Amino acid sequence: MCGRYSLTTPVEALRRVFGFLEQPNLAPGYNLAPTQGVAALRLGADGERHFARLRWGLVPAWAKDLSIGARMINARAESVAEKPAFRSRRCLVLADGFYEWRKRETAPKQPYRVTREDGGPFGFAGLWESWTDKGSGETVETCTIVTTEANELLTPIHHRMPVILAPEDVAAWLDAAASPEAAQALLRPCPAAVLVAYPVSTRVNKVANDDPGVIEPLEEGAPEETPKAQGRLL
DNA sequence: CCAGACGTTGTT
DNA sequence: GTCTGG
DNA sequence: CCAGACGTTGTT
DNA sequence: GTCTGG
Repeated sequence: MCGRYSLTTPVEALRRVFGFLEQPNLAPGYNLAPTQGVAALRLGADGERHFARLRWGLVPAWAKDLSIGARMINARAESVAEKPAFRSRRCLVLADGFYEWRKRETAPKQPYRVTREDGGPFGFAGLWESWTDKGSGETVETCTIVTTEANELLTPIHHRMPVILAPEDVAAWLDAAASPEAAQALLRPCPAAVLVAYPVSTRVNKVANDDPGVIEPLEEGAPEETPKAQGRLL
C-alpha cells in the first residue's frame, strides 16, 4: 500500500519532467499524509497537462461528508475497473519517494523510504473526484493512489506498492479517452531495477515530523534511537 | 417505483 | 452520482 | 501509513 | 477493538 510519501523536488524540475503549464509555489513535503493537499497533474479539456492540488483520500460525489476520504487513500488496481467508488477520472500524483513499513517480530515496524535509483521524481497512477458539501456548497477535489502487488525490491518489506508509471506511459494514463484496456494494462508493479529502498528513522511515523531528517538513511545496526536523539534538529 | 449501498488496508 | 434489491 | 481518541448525564 | 485526523 502507500500511505505516506515525499515530494521535495523543486517545482522547476517537476515542470521539466512532466510538462505542466502552471508555475505553482510548492513547499517540500518530506512526510505527506492522507487528508493533506498533494501535487497532481490532470489532462485539461484543452488537452494540456495542468497542475492541481488535490486532497489525498478519495471522497465520492455521493458521500455525506469528507470523513470517508481518510480510508479511501488507495485503490487496488485489481478492482479499479469494477468498483463504483473508483469510476473516477485519472490523474498523476507527483512524488520522489514513498514509505513502507516492514513488520518485525519483536521490534516496532521499520520504515523504509523507496526512491528512484536516479533520485528523480516520478508519478503514481491516481484517480480523482469532485465532492460538494450540500450545506455550504463548497467543492473539494480529492484523489487516491492506485496500488498493486509488490515487485522484487518491495516484497521483503511489504506485499503491496503504489503503481509508478514509466514516463512514456503517463500520457496513456491521463487520457481518459484512451482505451480502458490500455490503461488497465499500465497498472502493474514497476521494474525493481529502477528503485532503491533504505531504512529511515521512525520519526517518519509522526506526520508532524515534516523535515529533511525523515528522508535521511538510518545506519544499519545502529542502536535504537533514544527519544533525545529523535528530537534533535538538523 | 423508492431505499439503501457504494471502500481500502491488514492479517510474517 | 449509479447501481442493486425489494 | 501511524497516532490518538474513543462517553454519558444534566439543562437550578 | 475501531474510527478519525493528519
